[in-house]
Amino acid sequence: MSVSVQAAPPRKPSGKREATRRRVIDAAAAEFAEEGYHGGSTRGIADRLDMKQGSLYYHFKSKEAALEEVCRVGVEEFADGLEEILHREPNATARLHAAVANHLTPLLDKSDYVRVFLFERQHLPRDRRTEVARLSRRYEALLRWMFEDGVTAGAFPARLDSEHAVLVFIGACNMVAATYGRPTEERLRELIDGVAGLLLGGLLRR
Amino acid sequence: MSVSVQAAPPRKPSGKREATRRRVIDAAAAEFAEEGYHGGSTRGIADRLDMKQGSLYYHFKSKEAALEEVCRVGVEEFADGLEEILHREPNATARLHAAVANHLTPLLDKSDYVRVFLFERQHLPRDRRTEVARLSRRYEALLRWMFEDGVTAGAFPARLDSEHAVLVFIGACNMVAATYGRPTEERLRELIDGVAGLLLGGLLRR
DNA sequence: TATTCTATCTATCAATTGATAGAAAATCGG
DNA sequence: CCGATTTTCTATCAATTGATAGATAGAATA
Repeated sequence: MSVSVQAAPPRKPSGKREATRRRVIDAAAAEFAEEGYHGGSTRGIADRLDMKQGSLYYHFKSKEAALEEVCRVGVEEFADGLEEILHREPNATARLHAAVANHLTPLLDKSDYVRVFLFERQHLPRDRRTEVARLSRRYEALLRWMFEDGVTAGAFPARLDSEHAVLVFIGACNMVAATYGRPTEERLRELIDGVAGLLLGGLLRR
Repeated sequence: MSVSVQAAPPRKPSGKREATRRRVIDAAAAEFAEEGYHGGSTRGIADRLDMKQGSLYYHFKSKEAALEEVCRVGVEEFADGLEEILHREPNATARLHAAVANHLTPLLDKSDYVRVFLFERQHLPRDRRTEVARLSRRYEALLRWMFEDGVTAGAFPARLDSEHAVLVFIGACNMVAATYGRPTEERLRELIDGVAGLLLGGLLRR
C-alpha cells in the first residue's frame, strides 16, 4: 500500500478544459434547437464538433444531462437580470421596458440556449427538471411582483390581473424569440421598443 | 383480360369508417401532444387504442402523415373563424375580443390538436408542411389586416406596427394555450376577457 | 352458403439510437 | 525525452424505432 501523500489537486491552469466543454454544450444547444431534443442525436452533436459520437461521453454523462445544462444556461440570466432591474429602477414604465429588453437580449448571443429552454425543457424527466423549474418559477414570481408593485404605485390600473399580465408578457416575448432567430442589434432594439410600447399602451388610441 | 366495367364505388353507408379513423387521429394527437412528435411512438399511439402497432398502418401510411393531419386539424379553424369575424363585426374593439375568443376556444375541445400544431409542426419535413403553412400564413395575414384596418378606422393609433401587434397577439394567446390544458368554460371566459382587455387597454392606467 | 371486402393481428426487418469499454493518441509537467 | 494525465477514437451492444407482409377473423354482399 503506497504511503505517498496525494499531491496537490492536479489543477489545470489553462481554461482550455472549460472552453472545450463550452464548445460541446454549444453544439448540443444548436442540435436541440434545430432538431428538438428527441429529434436530435448525439451523433448530430458530434458531427458539429468534428468529433466521434462516443467521445462526447467524456464531457457529459448522458444526453439528458446535456439537455439539462443547456436549459439551465438558457434560463439562468432571466431571473437574475430582472431582479437587478427591479432593484435599480423604481419607475414602473421604465421597469417594464427594461424587463422586455432583459427577456429579448439573450437572443443575440444565446439564441439556441433560450429556444431549447423554451421548447424542449418539457422533455426533461421530472427529477432532472427541478433546478430549471426553480429558476423559471422564480422568474415568473418576480414578474408577478413587478406588476403588483406597478398597481400599488398607481402606474397600472387597480383591476390589473397580474396572472394574466405575466402570461401576456412572457407569451409576447417568447413569440419574438420563436420568430426571430438571431436579430441584429438594430432590429432587436426595434422589437424591444415595439413590444414594450404595445404592452404598456395597448392597442386602443389614447 | 376482364371486360367487366368497374362497378359503382362500393359506398360504405355507415360512418363507422370515419369514426374509427377519427379515434386513431385523436390518439395520435394525444401522443404527440404529451410526448412530442419524435418523443412519441407508433406503439404509444396503438396502446391508447388497445390496438397493435402494425394495425395503425391500415389507417395512415406513415407517422409523418399522421402528424400532418393532426396539425391540419389543429390549425384549420383559426383562419376561417377569423375571416368570419372580420366580415360580421365592423367594430375594431369587438373584433379583437372576438379574435381572442376565436383563438382560445379550440382549447376546449381540440386542445391536443392545437398544441401539436403549435409545437410540433416544425418537425414536418418541408414538403409535408405546405398545406399547414398555407393555413397559418393566411391566419397571420388576416390578423395583420385586422390591425391595419383598425388603424384606418381610427380605433388604433396611426403609429401602430401591425407586425409587432401580430407577434404580441399570437404570443399571448399561445402562451395561454401552452399553460392551460383544457380550461373550464368559466375559466376560458375569464382568460379571453383578461387577455383581450390587456391587449386593448395596455398596462398603463388611463 | 360462398365470396369479397374490411380491419386487425402476428411476426419480422433493417436502421438508428444512446451508451460503454478499452485502445490509442495527444498534451503536459518535470 | 519520460511518465502521467487528459482527451479522443474504435468497436460494439442492446434496445427501440417505423415500417412491411402475410395470416386471420369478422362483416357485408350476393
